[in-house]
Amino acid sequence: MTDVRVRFAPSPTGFLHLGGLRTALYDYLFARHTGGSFILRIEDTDRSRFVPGAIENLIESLRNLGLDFDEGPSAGGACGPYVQSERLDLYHREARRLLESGHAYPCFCSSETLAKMREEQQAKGEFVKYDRRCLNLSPEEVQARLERKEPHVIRLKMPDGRKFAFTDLIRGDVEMDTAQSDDQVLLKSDGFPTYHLAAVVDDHYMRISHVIRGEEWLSSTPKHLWLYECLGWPAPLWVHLPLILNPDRSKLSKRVGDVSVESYLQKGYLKEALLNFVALLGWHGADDREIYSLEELCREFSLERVNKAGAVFDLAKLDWMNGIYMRKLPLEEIASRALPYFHAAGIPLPEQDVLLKIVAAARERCTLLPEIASYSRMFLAPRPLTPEEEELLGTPQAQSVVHWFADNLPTSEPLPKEELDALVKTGMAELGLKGKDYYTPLRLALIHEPHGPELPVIFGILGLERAHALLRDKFRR
RNA sequence: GACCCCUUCGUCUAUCGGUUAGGACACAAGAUUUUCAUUCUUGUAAGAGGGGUUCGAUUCCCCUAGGGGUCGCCA
Repeated sequence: MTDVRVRFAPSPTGFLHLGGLRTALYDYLFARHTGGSFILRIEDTDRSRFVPGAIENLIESLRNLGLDFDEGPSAGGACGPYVQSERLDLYHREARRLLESGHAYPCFCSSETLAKMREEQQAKGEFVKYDRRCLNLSPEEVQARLERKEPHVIRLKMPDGRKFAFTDLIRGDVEMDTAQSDDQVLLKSDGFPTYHLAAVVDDHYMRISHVIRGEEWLSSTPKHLWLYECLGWPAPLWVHLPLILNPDRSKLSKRVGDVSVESYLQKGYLKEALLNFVALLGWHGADDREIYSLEELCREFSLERVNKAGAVFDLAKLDWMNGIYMRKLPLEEIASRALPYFHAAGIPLPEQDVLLKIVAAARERCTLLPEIASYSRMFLAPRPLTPEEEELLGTPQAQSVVHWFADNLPTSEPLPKEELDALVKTGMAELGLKGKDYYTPLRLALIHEPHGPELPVIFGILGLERAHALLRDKFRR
């Protein structure tokens, strides 16, 4: 397989969403695995849905995730421009060719006319498709209306009674009858192409070898095949990916939950986890392995192992995987990525070495980045004790623990872990306490929380001076 | 409704005719841990149904059912 060229072709109608991410990721993995090229192309042919800033956003999201493309807007390349609104002349030229060869025709029907036609077809239980009334116009009338500059579109004339067969790399042989194919609009009345024309023209001129896209495109493939044929071009290889599904098994959409990649990142999911998890939604290696870095995915990925059936997006498993990466990534990395959440929560930052100790303790019990910040509160900005906790700390037993430590805890650093462990044991023996009775008062005194890390870790984070101050602060007799 | 695609534990999946149908998440129980968390062990749980083909079907074929996608001057 030589010269693999694949493209990710989002439309700038909003943020990158999970479905787009999965498609982009598979494009990227396939390109990297085969040594091919990954191209980004912006499909901004629908002016009404264009969202300002969306292109920049898409590019930034891909960059952030590490899915760098070889050609595209901002990256350049030999097949540019990579934004469809800048390629209008090309689409017009090809549309003209189609018109001249009789494979396309102008249609003057208004959207109202079309709506009415569809309604009638629907009522009669017919297959809803354009009835070709403008195809039967006399050449003179067409000419006259064109000269009058009547608004019109250009439609593709689908052949009658023809079967289109093609091989999808994932689904195998697929066959469809043209009776189901509408005379698709190629050029809209505003002069912009529709997806069908633009994608085929661009895929050809950008020398795309494999069209990797969502399964929702499967049923329009015959139109594209016919377009390639009319234009006299060889068709690319087809790869229709299974859909990502909502828990109710419908196509993942904005209606159910949040699907923008940006928002997952913002919630504190790690890109490594997101990428790893999304890769597994429709692909699986030959063994039981589930944790893969992007590099490892590039090495292992193959289209042959992509599934046919749609996959439900299971948030619980993403959470689990995120926890794995929270513990797996370098400590400094996790700490620095958690920083924004400290700022957002207004938690004061300690010295770097102390921060690292805190994060090391926190990452063991957190699944999302912001939890690191909230877990750190007990050290950096502890909450006030509740009346119940105050009461507990005031008991003679608890006070004996607090005083014993105030009396016996050394005041000068460093305090090696072994020494501290010994000290804790001695305290236990001298006070005749163990378990909860012994540890809860200490935790409450030092971090104002009944639960937290092991004692040596707590002392290590607080430092002996601060620990002493906190203990003294809890003297109640 | 028409056309197309799909169908293994609740979820993600392994299996490329012969397996006690494996793994992971979730769930449950237990162990470790001073607590919480981590970790570990164990358990519950699946081939949609019906026909074929075959010595033998989860695996190949057909039918049915169910789910999904598409049917726009949106992509």
